[in-house]
Amino acid sequence: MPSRVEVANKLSVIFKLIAHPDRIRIIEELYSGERDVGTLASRLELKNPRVSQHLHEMKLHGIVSERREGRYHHYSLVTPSLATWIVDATQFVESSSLTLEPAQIDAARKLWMSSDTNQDEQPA
Amino acid sequence: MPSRVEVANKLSVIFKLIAHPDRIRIIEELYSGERDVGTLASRLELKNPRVSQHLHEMKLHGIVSERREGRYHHYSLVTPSLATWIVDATQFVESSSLTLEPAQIDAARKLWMSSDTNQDEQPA
DNA sequence: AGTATAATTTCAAGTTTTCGCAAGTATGTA
DNA sequence: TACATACTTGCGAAAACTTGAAATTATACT
Repeated sequence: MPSRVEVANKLSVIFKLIAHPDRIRIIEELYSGERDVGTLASRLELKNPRVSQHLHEMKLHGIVSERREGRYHHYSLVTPSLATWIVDATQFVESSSLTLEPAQIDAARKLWMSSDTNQDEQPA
Repeated sequence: MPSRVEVANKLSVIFKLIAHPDRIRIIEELYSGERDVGTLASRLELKNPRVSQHLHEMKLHGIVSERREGRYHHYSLVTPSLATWIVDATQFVESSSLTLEPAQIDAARKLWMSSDTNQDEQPA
């Protein structure tokens, strides 16, 4: 039986991991399917090493998995529903005074979950 | 129309805010209903100033609200569903190698959402 | 072997968070 | 007024996180 303190500690690790704009975008991008480092970097307009470092962290915590193919390292979400769960947080952004207009919330949700990006596979 | 970068930035603020064991426990405690600072501090075995500081942060971001009654400051969750949403993250802890035994996950979920604590009001 | 591409690793400076304690404010009570 | 209770604020040191650039590893191609 884990204590509440223990559970809170484990949860805080996950939250800390997700609490970074780059990592949130990487996760949302991976919701569309497997991606290699270079593709992620160019799509998110980030430097290659940055993306690699983030992926390393996330892999350590079991959030993403890696599949190597030649010199390409393909990453994907271990639990795709993580992406939708993250977007669910917009409702709490709304309730906080973070200047996201109510009308924008819907747009924000659709932004990632819609199919306006090239998807090679859609998680169930 | 907010850009993905903007949305990711706003989300990361919320995640950063929640990414602290004390604050997670405070939020879960408040799920049972309104609490004053001293009660929270003694139940969570934390010093008064710490709890007060955390609540201040959370209030700034619209996560909790304050109701003063004499010298008592009662805090409550602006959006109670935040507490359940946080506990939902246990599924991602499970998928990660954070040494939470599979069998313990259920216990963890029940831990906070069960009625083994004195609740003066149960949010809908 | 030599070169190019894809990705990872290292490292140090800079920034942000966390933490505990002391001091301060506000309200109630004698 | 004096004193106690409830809570908040300020502050500085320690810890953690972020960031970019340079160096390194691994694979592919000629």
